[in-house]
Amino acid sequence: MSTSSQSELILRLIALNTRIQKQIAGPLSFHGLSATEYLVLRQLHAAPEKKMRRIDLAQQIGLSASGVTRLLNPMEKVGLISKEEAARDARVSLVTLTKAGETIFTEADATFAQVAQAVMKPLGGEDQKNLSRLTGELL
Amino acid sequence: MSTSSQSELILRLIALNTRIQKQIAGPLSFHGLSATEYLVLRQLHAAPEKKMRRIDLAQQIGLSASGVTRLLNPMEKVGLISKEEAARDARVSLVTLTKAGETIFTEADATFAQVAQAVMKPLGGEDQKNLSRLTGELL
DNA sequence: TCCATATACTTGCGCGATCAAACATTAAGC
DNA sequence: GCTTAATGTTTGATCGCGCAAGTATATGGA
Repeated sequence: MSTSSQSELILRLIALNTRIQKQIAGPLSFHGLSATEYLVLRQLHAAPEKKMRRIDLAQQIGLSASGVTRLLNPMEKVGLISKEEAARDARVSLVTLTKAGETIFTEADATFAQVAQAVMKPLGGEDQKNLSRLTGELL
Repeated sequence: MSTSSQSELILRLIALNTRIQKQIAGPLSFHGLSATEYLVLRQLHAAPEKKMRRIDLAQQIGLSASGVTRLLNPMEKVGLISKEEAARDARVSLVTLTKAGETIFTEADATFAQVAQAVMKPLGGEDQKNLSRLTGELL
């Protein structure tokens, strides 16, 4: 495959991402969430004890440490998450999903799934599986 | 295919994009360009007469009109592009690729192609073609 | 034990992008 | 030919995020 096609492929992925972000932002905002905030809730929801170190959170959602600090501050104020100290290491401050956060996440996740379905609608089941495999290999 | 898999697929595309952006930013910065600026040069290069209206540029690269204004200002100062009036409509200001911009683009494009190749390396030729088709259908 | 280095997090500053509003010009309906 | 609406662009305020530097704690040798 020619290298120019590889460039075009990357450009398509970028374009696709822009489109996805725009499709998702609106619906999520009905729950008072940005896309990034949704990602935080999702990670916490999936974490053992719904508890994570900020730095791991940052790594998982592709944000810098300071980005996480600033993102979480308002979320804590609103009560979606709460801070907690780590017994074993006083440097780390754990983030936990509150009951309220859990509720909001469940609602937002349904919305997210709807949008995901709409976006993927042009592809049949087999194609979706393939896309899943291909993107998986690139990560 | 279950709706949760569709959500995960979207999440993968987002993650993939994040990774791509990070891979690309460094190399492009050697040419003094951000990823978005590269996209501008690319669009102009591909345009008939290397000339575009700002609003079309915005649409093509997924930016707001004001985003384009602020992005282009420094690029014009540096001489990559230049402003031009439209004869037919005094509202529009056309953007054209300068000779210098053309040169920088050519260099940056080679860099971009290298990165694209590196990113796509995990996939064989056939898989790249498939990915190209699938993303195409989603746009 | 103490010091050097590494790790987790926060803060100041700056950049890139958005939205809403302002402004200029063009187009359409009557 | 006016008036009203639509279009293209710029500007002000603001937000999200990164980087570099600062603080606090932990760890691994000499």
